[in-house]
Amino acid sequence: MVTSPLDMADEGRLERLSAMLRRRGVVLPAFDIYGGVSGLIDYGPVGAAIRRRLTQKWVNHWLSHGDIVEIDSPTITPESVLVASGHVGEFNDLMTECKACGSIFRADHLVEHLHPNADSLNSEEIDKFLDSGIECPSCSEKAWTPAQPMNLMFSTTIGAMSTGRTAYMRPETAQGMFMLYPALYRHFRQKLPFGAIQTGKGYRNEISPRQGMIRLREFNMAELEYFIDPENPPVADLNRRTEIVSLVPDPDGAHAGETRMSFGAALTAGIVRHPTVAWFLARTWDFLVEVGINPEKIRFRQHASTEMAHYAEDCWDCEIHGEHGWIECVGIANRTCHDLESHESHSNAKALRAWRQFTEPRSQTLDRLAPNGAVIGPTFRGDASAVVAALETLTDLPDSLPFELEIGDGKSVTIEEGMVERRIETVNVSGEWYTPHVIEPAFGIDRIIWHVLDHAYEEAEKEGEAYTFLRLSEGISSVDCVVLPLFDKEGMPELAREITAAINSLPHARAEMDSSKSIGRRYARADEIGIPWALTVDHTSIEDGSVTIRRRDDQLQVRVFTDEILSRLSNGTIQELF
RNA sequence: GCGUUCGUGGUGUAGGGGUAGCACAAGAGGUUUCCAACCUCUUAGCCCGGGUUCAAAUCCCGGCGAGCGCACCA
Repeated sequence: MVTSPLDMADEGRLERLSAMLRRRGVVLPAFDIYGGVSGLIDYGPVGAAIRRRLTQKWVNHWLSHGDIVEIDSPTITPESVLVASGHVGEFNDLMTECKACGSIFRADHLVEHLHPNADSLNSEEIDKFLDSGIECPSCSEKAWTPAQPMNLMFSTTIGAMSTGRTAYMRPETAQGMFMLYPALYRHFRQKLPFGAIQTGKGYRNEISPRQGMIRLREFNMAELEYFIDPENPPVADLNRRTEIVSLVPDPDGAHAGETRMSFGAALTAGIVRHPTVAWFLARTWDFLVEVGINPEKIRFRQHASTEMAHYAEDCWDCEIHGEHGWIECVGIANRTCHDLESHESHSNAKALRAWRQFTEPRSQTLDRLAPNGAVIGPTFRGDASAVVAALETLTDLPDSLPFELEIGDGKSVTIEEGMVERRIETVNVSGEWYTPHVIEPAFGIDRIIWHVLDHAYEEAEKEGEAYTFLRLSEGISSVDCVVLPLFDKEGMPELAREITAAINSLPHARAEMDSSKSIGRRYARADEIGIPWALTVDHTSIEDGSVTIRRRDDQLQVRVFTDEILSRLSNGTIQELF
């Protein structure tokens, strides 16, 4: 196995980065004074600002498409929703423990060679297979505890104890968009494609959270559900996209093996199977690069059919490389019509569809047996409505009467002369109802923030001393500039306070002031948490109102009047000063 | 969940049955005309709960947390 440069870990860098994140209030263990809880983290004053700004960029990124809107739905979700979505079944894997060595396994995996569809077995059936002499993969003993469901969702109860409804903390935000599909369809005047985004918390009761902020029990998600007509999927022009990206296609498919090519080429070659999925891969790339992910450390990996989620037909992970190796940070799935169809059948909703207008109205000839209610009703009484329904769906019309008609539940009735009338009708059909397909890019915000921090963190040396930079992209840092009075006297702190207030009164700029200790130390503090601009107030500032502005990334300084800094902060042209 | 290593100020560490040190960081003051300078002072710590002991940060047990390996990860 060849070790790529990406795999060569810098000894201790992860520890130093984590220590800095704790010390500077970026990311810290949650509930620390009570011993902490595994899988839960706090964003401190610096981290929370970074998270909010990155999330806002994500929202703006998708809203700028014009056919995507933002929604917000509850985190507490009734059980029935998650039964329909498949999460209650899928998250209730039966687990069993080896009595000898204590190892835990998914029971269905242990017996899958004995049953074609082990996943569907109930706990008693699984126990029978387990008792038939299954060896423990780790210690080869054959003694198993009874299989028990282990749900990865946090459960709760809505309402008073005895009458409460079972509910779960949502494991994904996506269901909120599906619940609102009818409202979205109205909002967009019944025209597809359209999409809805939501950001917020998701919850998964992980068995073993690991790797800092990579596997959390409560995490920040950002998901887009993009509803399309499967027969007329939107096709974006990828020809202008020239960037070359790493792709790892399905290992069982025709294109197995890592390759590098443009998004357009990947679609043309059939590696990416769906044009809309290809477009979202490209837009995901755009977002990640915008917030400061190193493009060299991004790759797209196609799921093998064996690891596909229960709802997905084609699925790509966007993986980012960092201190923990390649980590899935975005999942882009073609969920097809699975969710909407399932919710339509589990609920009473009949509106989870879209209308597809034919370009030309189609003339359709219907050959049918029209029921005569006046005869069918009195004859079949309670079964009459089932008989009418069965006649409506009859495709192979009998050549003659009477005939036997299946009406469901194993029952059949005899249809005789006079009960029906054979009609050949011609109708104009101008369109049809269909269930939209859904393309879902799902972003793990915490994982992306981790990699933004990882890629931005640079350990340098300054006059023989260790010196660290956080080279965050503009608009991602906790504040945009720090205002530094050169000395904490002679009117400089007062002027610095005025400038700070003026910047903070701008709509999208943030500044803070730092007046303690030497100027070099204050620059270092700002560099360490990634503040891109430092404004220094000195004696000249008192005289003419100009300040020096220092650029974090090369420590260059120029003298500018405060008014110009304010206007350039507003229109994002600070870089042009250098 | 199992195994394993570990848990000392904000961060990093020393000590390992008898007064808990150091460095950096932070706060106050001084000095200083732009990149972690210096001086004085200050704040701040043995993860939690049991046990052994005259005495526990130290030894033992349990819990919680962190890293790693196995398992799990729709």
